[in-house]
Amino acid sequence: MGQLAMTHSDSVAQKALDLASRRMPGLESMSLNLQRDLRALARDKVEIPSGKSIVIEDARCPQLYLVEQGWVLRSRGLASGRRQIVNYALPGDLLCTDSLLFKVSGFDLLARTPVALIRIDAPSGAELFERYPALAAAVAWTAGQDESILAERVVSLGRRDSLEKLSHALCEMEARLASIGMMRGQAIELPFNQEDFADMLGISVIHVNRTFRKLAEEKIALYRKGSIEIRDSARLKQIAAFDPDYLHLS
Amino acid sequence: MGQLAMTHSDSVAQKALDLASRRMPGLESMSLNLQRDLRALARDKVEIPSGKSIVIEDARCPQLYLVEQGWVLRSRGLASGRRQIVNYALPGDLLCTDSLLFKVSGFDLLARTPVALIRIDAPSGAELFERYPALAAAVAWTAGQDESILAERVVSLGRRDSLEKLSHALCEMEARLASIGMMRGQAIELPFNQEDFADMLGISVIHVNRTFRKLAEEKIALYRKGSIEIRDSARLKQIAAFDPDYLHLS
DNA sequence: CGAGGCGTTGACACCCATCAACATGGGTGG
DNA sequence: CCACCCATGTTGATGGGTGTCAACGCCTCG
Repeated sequence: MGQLAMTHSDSVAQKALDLASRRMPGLESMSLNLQRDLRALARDKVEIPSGKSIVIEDARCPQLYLVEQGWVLRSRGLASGRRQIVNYALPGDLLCTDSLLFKVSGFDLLARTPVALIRIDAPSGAELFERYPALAAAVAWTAGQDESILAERVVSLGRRDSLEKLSHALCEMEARLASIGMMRGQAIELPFNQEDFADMLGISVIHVNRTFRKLAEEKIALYRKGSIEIRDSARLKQIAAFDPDYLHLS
Repeated sequence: MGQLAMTHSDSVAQKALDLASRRMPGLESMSLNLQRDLRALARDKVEIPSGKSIVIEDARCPQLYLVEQGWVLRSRGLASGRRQIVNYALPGDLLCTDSLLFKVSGFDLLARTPVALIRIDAPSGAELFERYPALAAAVAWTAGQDESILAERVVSLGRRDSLEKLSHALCEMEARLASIGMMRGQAIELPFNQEDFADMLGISVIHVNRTFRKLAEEKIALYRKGSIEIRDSARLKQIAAFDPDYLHLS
């Protein structure tokens, strides 16, 4: 793949490529072209230790990454010290698609676990759309999927109470993880602590704790460090009024 | 323009085309191609009276619209009767870009004023990206801009109090309207009532009223039916910590 | 063994929702 | 032209959901 030497880890990289190219409904015919484009343009692999923020060194030149492993948080820190997590990226997700369309965005990227990224030497501007239609389609599709996820988050933040917010977030995580084969039984394994949930749901840490307790008392879901056990998926979905269509998964 | 006869209103349509094709930084070189594509694919004009919702008749075939006149609200109604406005579209904006990438979305479109739309017979799937790169770029760019706006809204809803939320929304409206030449002096002319603000900001109508009163007492902004007078733009931006970069306007 | 991250719990305060009542103004029909 | 109505805006009283503060427990790691 490009200048990237074939190594023992290529099966993992291949898996990320498969994930990225497989889940665009209506664009199946471009799957092979996309894989070819990604391989041709892949420059190298970047490994980021857990907890480190992903800095975009050169804001002038386009940056595109394919997540191979780990969880990446996209968030905004406010002057008052508050923080809002906007979204998270998982293996198979394209990162920084906005840098191909605009200058770089005003959000922070944080590796919440050890993260492996495949760096893509993507052209920006007209060249992207004229010479790499499959890659352009993937970028557009990713932007559309992200927009859809954010629209749903706007609804959650605006018009759902804390129990509904948390339930909805858990349903979404379960669906996204399941779609990439990262669910083991009924347990969501995730690197979020309760403060992360607070900053994603727009409520306080203490209230996240109270809300998890409510879910535990009702035997719906059980929070533990590093994992959440879903014990009554049906009720969880009912509380959240969860409809997975907006994720546009296969 | 396609099967659309040249009429006296074509100067208006031309203006919408200009707006749509002009504001993609980095993609200026595709502007002319985009105008050509839009003209070639334009099918007809749809006029929707104020207050009517825009129904997508055939969810299976792709729908793409260019807003020529009026305000379109994108919202979600919840079972409990609550409503959340996710975004709004103005003249020059592309609507329903998601229908080219996925099946149709779960949100409602409402004409908040009399609305004129130019319907585009856009191809979906691989054909869009392989045969119409300029249109594909516009769709991708719109999806990216919408995502960026929604990300900012997530921050507002999650981590700003009501005064900051309202101030930020007003700053955004001023910037978006100014960019398409719809600001007259310091007055924002808009079809939002206080309930619309409530459903956009995720707070109650009554609290919207109290927050406007606070802005009026401080001589920062003055709400009237149908318009808002900005009297101290600097303080408004300061309260909102407003940075217009995320709108990606010229 | 100490320190620090994280989770848990309770007391209290406040922002904002809810409810209710009234004001205003534009539109409609008699 | 007036009476009425309905949408919208305004204001106050009250309550609940959630934030803030404080303290403590547990576990991990150095």
